[in-house]
Amino acid sequence: MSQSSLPPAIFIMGPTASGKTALACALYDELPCELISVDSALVYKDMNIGTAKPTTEELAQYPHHLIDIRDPSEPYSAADFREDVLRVMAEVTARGNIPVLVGGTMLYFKFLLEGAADLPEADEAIRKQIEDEAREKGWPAIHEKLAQVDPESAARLNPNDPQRVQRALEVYLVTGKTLTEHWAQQQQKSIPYHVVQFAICPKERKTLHERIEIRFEQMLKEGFVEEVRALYQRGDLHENLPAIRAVGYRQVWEHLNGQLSYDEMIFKGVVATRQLAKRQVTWLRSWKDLHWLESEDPKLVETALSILKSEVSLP
RNA sequence: GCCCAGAUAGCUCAGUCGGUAGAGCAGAGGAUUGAAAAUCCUCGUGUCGGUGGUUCGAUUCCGCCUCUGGGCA
Repeated sequence: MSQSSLPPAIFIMGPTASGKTALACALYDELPCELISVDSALVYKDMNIGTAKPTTEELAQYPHHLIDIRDPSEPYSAADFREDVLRVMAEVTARGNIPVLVGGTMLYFKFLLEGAADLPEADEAIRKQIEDEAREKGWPAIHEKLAQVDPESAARLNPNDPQRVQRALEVYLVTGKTLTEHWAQQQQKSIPYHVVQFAICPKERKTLHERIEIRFEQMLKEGFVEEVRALYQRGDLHENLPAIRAVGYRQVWEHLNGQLSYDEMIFKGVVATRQLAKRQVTWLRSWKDLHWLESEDPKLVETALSILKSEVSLP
């Protein structure tokens, strides 16, 4: 099967506040395409301002798939995303449209491109059991326990990395097989699309930092604190939920429960956003087959379109 | 105007009984397999406010100056 026989798909990746959505919407105006969000925070309903989700009006004009598909109390995972996005991409393609995937959750893009091992989903009971034990004996003790059943994973993981140590042990306890064994059985998958991948970012890091700070202030003016207060007052949400751990939400939450002053909240929120952007750029630096675009490029859309025309046949 | 306390990394500060200094935060780089906007790893030379003095040697002790707090007038 030659690559050119595959239907096209477009990825728009980049750090937060780099202008991904604007570019995606511009492409939507030019091409027979549909937009698909690749974002672990935009999946949540009632989290709009702090996630920089497009507004209701924008979404009416530029509909996005995979936005508002979970309640903040519900978990969503990279594996869930892979399943959802492949289904949606197939539907989009069947309608004769090009899927345009736009977002900053790089692990989701990676799962989509490379597939994932056949691992069990999160097991709340086992996680709680491991956490209780960790609280008592400390994470290094859990790491030692892991070393007895899965020495390879233990060697690879830092004893201070609770999330990964817990996951590795969880996989073993649920399946009786080590992570390493699961990985060995993993088949390299490739997605049935001819993908053109764009990364968009300001030329200077300083510019990105300025945009982040301005945007955070703007979110506060638009009522970000009130948005989080509504979640806080529901009573069924807590700070260990992925939704509440999202950048900005965590800091506002801590302000609402008295841990942070208003000014501390702003500072820490902006810092967390900068750090997120940095991690996103780290993914992109070693990413294969990327077309880099500069956020400031006045001919951004033309540049992207001309690259697209040279890579795939457009209607 | 007087008295007291400060002035050390981008920020907050520790320290040097005299031998040119180190934490936290920020920042930078990296990792990343069902929480990923998560989680973790690595990276610390800076006229030690300025200027004179004492000393083999001063960021450290002493004098003066500047600035910042606080107090007294």
